[in-house]
Amino acid sequence: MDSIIVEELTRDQARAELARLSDVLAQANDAYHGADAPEISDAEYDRLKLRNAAIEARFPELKRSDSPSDQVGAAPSSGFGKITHAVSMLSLGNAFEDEDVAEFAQRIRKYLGLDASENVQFTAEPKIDGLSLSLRYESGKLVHAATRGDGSTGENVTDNACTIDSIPQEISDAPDVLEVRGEVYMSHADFEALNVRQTEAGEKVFANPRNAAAGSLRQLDSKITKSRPLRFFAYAWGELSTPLAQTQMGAIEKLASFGFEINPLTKVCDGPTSLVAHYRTIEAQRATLGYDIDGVVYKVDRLDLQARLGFRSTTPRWAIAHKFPAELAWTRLEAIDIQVGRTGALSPVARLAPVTVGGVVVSNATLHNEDYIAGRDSKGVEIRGGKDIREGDWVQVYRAGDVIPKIADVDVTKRPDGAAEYAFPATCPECGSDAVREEGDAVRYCTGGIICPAQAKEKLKHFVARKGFDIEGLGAKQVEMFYEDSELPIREPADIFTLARRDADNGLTKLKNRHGWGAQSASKLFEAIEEKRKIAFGRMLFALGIRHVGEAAAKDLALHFGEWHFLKEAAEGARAAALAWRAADEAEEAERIAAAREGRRGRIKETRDGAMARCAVPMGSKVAWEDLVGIDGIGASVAMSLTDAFANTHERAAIDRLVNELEIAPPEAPSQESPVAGKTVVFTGSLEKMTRAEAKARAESLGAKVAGSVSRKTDILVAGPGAGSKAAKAAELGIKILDEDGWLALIEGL
DNA sequence: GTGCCTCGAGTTCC
DNA sequence: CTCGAGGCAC
Repeated sequence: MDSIIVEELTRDQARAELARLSDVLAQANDAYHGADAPEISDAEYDRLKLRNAAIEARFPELKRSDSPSDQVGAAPSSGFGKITHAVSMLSLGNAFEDEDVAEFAQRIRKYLGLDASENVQFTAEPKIDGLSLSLRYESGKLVHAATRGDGSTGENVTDNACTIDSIPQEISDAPDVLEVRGEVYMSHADFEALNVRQTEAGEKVFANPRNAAAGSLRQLDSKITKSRPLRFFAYAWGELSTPLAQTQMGAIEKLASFGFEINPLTKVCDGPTSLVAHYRTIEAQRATLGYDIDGVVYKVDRLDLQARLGFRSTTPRWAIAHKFPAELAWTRLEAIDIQVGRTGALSPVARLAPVTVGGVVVSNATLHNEDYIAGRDSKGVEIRGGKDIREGDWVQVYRAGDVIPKIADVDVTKRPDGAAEYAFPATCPECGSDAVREEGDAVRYCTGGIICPAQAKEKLKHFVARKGFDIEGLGAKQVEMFYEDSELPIREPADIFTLARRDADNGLTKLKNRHGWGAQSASKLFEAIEEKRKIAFGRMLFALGIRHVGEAAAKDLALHFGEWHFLKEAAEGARAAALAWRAADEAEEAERIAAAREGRRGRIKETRDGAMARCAVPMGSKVAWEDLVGIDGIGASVAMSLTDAFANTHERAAIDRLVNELEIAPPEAPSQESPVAGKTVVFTGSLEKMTRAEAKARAESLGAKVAGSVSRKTDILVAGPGAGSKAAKAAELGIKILDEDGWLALIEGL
């Protein structure tokens, strides 16, 4: 019966299948916990569990009281395996106006150092509104297909991709390694027909072709995917053993010769004017194309120029997406709610009468902050013509970047009588503490700290999130539940690691007797927690959720200090210097304001030095502060935040309690073999063969220290084109200077 | 001081 | 995904 797809099960079959799955899964659970029943693989377990959930979704009335879906802590991770892309799948920068296109072309000319007489050609093609897919062929055979995922790792959907007609499973005369990238989509006609079939079968209908395509490609049962009419346009590539061509257009034509469908509206243009002209042509045909597009993509045609232009952190410099104007819809704003984030930031959210915009029903929209509601942007410039937003207003909604709902306009003529200007709360709606907004800040923050339940809960959610401790079975929902719990509460991170101990005081009975929990789910959670008791330094620091200490800063700090107690000592030691710095900063700010008021030029430098001096900072503290802000990527505000965290009695105590429970693993010791191990390296100018982030990560993995500025301690300066004062200073100090190729040759041992 | 570029934080919907 | 702001180069 396992072979019958869920959509084809009869009622009786479904009932029997649910009984069988409940049995098999219960046995699997026992096996997992050491009983002597036969074991099944994790993947199989997840598959069965998903099948169970799918049947329950189709026949809710047949759901069993002992349903495996209700077992907490044993949730399936995902039915698909992960695939790491050999070459990451990046997103594109956006252009909205014609002048953005001209700027894009101009930027490229400038970067390449071209003069007016030299021409750059581009390709222009419709941007298909579907999902991107990467197909890997080895010796002409399709070996796997992966979704974009987060850009570096996607899901393995090979079986499903094989069901798509326009994806060849074998290619003759292909390079040994060929990764083809393109868009999976569904045509309007196929989408309509599918929804008719869905309605007839009593299944849910899809909101738009994109969702239908996404839902179909991510079916665990490829038989379902096969029944869905998906199509594929090829437009790019990843890893290649031999180049496809010398131009973008040539490469696309080559893909067509391999048997892929390419978009017929792809065209070579010789500059921004003809790009925009082709954009208008495509826009005019939009309604009759038969599939959804959301803009036009422009790429530099010559591949050697693409290589020279390279990448910024997340986007290529040589391509841009020219988006069509966003769809707009009018609806009524029912209320303005305030949410409190983990940093205490108060964010207003608009509750809307549900409205369809861009094929999706929207009922919330972000309102950013106080000024945005009042009709001003961050620089105090009027937006929406200076119209403020009030509860009860008719508002025009759009989805920024086709995702985030925002408010474009307000119809003041329809404003209800007596609607008052929105009064942003001056106290936290969750805990009642004062909510303050610092001069120059856009955001108002709750001052309750960990006293505020909203902040505490959000901090805990951040702590257990995927990039933090990532404890299986302890997600946002469970955190909410445990926070409110009176018997076994989790109110701070350390509580997670004392949970089993606290339950043990009662013979491990508290958790397993709770509704929705059993002996198995309880012990599974305890095991998952134990697994994370040993944790990487950087991950742990990030999980703490200290303001301004994100993933990158946490990693930098962990690498610099290596051990927790060194970081702790620096953060504590730097306190006096940090306070002096803050005092100086405030004095400077006050002086600037006073100077502006009196219409004179402030003697800022002097005020600042005076304030620093008055604080009489001990030498040791100055050294600790310099140690912190001397780290590449760590500035005064991150350092300030760190010393704040360690100086706050409550926070400090909570951190200590947590550290006592953990085994913090130092960052991986960088290899000592490499020619740059232990050397301090500085990158300057623009890098052409790698992004700064890549260069830095690579150097660090080889044991080098990457600094931001040249000093006597610098060993090597890597200078790209456009290097300025740093190169001069390095030369002056007699420091070894390499160009990018020289550096690569050094680290690759050539 | 100005102008990139990245990172951090917050957000929605499936 | 977008915005704001931190960090850094010029």
